[in-house]
Amino acid sequence: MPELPEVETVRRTLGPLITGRSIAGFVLCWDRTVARMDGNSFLDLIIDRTIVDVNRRGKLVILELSDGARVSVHLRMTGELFALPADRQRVPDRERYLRALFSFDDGSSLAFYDVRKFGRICYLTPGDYEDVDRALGVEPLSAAFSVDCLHSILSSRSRAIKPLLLDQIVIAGLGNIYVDEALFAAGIHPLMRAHDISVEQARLLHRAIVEILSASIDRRGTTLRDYRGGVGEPGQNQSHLRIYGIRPGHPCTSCGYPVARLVVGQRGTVYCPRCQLAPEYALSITDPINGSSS
DNA sequence: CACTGAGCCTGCTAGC
DNA sequence: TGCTAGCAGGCTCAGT
Repeated sequence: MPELPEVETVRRTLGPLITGRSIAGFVLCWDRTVARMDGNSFLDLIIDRTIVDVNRRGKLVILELSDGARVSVHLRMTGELFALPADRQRVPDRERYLRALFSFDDGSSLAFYDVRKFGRICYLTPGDYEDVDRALGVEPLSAAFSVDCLHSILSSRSRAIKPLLLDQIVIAGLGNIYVDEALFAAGIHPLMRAHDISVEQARLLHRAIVEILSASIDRRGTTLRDYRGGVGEPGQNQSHLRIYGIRPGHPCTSCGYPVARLVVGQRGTVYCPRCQLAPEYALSITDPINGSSS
C-alpha cells in the first residue's frame, strides 16, 4: 500500500514526464474516483490548464495547475498513477482497473488504475488546499520534524503509540508498514502509551522514522503486491523490511525470538515481544540501513 | 479526546 | 480440483 516513500517515488517519476503538459481531456471510468463532483464538471475545471509542478503532501500527490488550482490524488490501498507516452496508451494487464485517464496536448496521458476503487482524485481551489493542508500533520522528512517536535507530540497524548503515528493529522505520510518498521527499529512496543515514551526513546524513534523513510525512497519504495512507481516499475525496499510481513511465530530478524501479531487500531501489527518490550528490556537500536548495531 | 465499528471495494487465500 | 467465507487495509463518519 502506498505510503510516503511510494508516493514520493511516484511524484519524482511523474514530475519530469507531465510538468508543462496542458490537459486536453479527461475520462472518468468509475464515478466515485473523482470526489464531490461528476467527471464532466471536473473536466470543465481542468481543461486547458497546464500542469506546472508535481508535489506531495503526506500521502497525496498534488498536481499544481497553471490557474492556481490543484488536483490531489490519493492512491489509498491499490491506486497507481502511470505516465504514458503518446505511443503507449494503455497498460494491458491493468486495463480493467483503469478508473480515470487524463490526456495531454502532446498525445501523452496520465492513467489512474485502482483495483479496489478506494483511491480518490480531488479538485482543490486554493481555499480547499488550505483545509487539506491544515488537516495534515508535520512532514516527517521536513526540517520541522525534529526530536523536540516528536517528543512534544508524544508527551501531550495518552493514546497508544501506533495509532498515534498512523494518525495523519499528527504526522503526515506514515502507514502500517513504516510504523511497524520504525517501532521495531526503535524497540518500542506498539501499545506503549505515547506520553510514557522517554526523550531517549523519542530520539530513537525519530531517527528510525527518518532513516527508514529515506532509505525506502532511495530504493523507490516498497512493492508487496500492487504498488508500481509512476512508469510501472516495482520498488526495491521490500527485501529490506525487518518486521512487517513476518508471520507470527517466525523468528525475529534481530534476535530470533518468535514474532507476535496484534490488531491495533483495526490494523494488523507485527512486533517482536523481546526487542519491543518495556523500555528497560529493549535492545539498542539496530541501524535500519546497514543492519549494524549502534 | 480516545476508542470502536461500519462502510467502501476486490483479489487472494485458508479451509473445507 | 473447486468452491466459499473471510481477510487485507487507509480513511471517513457515526456513536459511545
